Amino acid sequence: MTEHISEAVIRRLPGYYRHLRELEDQGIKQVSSHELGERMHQTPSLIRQDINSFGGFGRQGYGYDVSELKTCIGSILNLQQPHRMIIIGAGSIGSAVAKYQSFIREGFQTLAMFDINPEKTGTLFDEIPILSIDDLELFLQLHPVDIAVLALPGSEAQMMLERLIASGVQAIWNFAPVDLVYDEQAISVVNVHLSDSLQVLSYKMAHREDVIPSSEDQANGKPENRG
Amino acid sequence: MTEHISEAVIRRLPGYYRHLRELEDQGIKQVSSHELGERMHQTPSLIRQDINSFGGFGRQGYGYDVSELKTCIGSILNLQQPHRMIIIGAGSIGSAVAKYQSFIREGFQTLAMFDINPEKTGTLFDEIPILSIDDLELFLQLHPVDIAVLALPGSEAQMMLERLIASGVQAIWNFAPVDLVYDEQAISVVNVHLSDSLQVLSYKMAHREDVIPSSEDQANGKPENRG
DNA sequence: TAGATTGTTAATCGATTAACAATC
DNA sequence: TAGATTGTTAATCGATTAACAATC
Repeated sequence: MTEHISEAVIRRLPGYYRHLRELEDQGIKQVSSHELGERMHQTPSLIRQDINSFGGFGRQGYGYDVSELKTCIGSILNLQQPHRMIIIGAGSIGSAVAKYQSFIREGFQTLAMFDINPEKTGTLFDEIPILSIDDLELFLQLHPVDIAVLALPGSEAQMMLERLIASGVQAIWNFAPVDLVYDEQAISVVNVHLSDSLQVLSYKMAHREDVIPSSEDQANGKPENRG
Repeated sequence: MTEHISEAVIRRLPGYYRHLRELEDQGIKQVSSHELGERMHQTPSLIRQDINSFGGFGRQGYGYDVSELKTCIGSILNLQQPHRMIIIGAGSIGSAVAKYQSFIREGFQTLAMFDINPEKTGTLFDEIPILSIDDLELFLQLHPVDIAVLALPGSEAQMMLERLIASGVQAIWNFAPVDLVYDEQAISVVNVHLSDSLQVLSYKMAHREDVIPSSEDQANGKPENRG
């Protein structure tokens, strides 16, 4: 089952998972590549290619079993086992991540937050202890975690990454607006560059009229978008 | 200057902008595609292709003028003119966006937040008024904005999108975990699907060992990553 | 069976990398 | 001038779409 799944497919996997969960919640047992494609604003062909690339088995003339496919994708994403996280930086971003309930449902649990500000350290935020960043290594020795969330100024992110690798952290969810330098074999990193995302929106807004819809698109009423 | 810039290039534009600003802050006046590629973990060839696709003119034997290139990219991203925003949802994500200072520096200004909770409405958050969602249309009549940030439950996002379009909002920065349905001609949308991003990290972490580095990569010491 | 829909191959499209002449 | 580096064309690579035989 662990074939080589392409980068493009992996980025779509959480979307599939989300839509399959919605279908399951609605009591829908079965779905075709056409229906799923419609929901996700993708071609049925792409859906079938994607699902086949990790061997989820549909049935001809029927489609895919919603629960089976969801479970399969969940297991590829490694969501069946819980993940323990810490958050570095108890500012607004760090706090928002700590409070964001959707993760918890999927088994992501925050053990502690770390900050340099002595007015914050020693207190609780939403039942999560805020500790001094000086205690990071000691804490990780006692409570190993998988994931560290970097929610601190860009100027400190690289240094913190190195401390975290040294303490055996496996994965970094980076909110700092920098491109970290690291060894792919030593750690996994995913960036959430909020400013970058907002700037792309600024571009799109300014250049919306540029995209002249082809007469074909207009003719067959195809204004809907891939979200 | 407004050629057709490909989707892939646009996604990289904010990264270029960020690195060029850093170089400028360091007093560096000039940069080659090789140096910029090194910083951004991209090939020099890609850098040149990208920059050429919008006609930024380098000089042979010299490279690119940092300030000139930064200004050019900033103007493509439409960052020279200020943007007015509102935030729908005064929960943890909405509050984090309101406080995130990096936007403000680039001219993104939050005029108001909206919420349904009567305990929040009528108060100020960090000098930003929190208004009742019932007053949305009236507010937008008096204070037109470009961008609305959707930081509310997924179940309400689609309905809110339609209200916002009706009130003339041009762009949506969507933090709700849903794929919105909309007409590309009517509005621009960029998603920040935090759960999706975290799930991709979960995948990467679980499958890190899968990626066997080719002997070539090991030989020429190429462990660094594209961030 | 007939109709629907998958799995899979082939065709197309787009994005990245390589190469090199032009030129500062 | 000699060396460096761009702009640009061609080659490669990967991702998406189209098509259709297999089969439930």
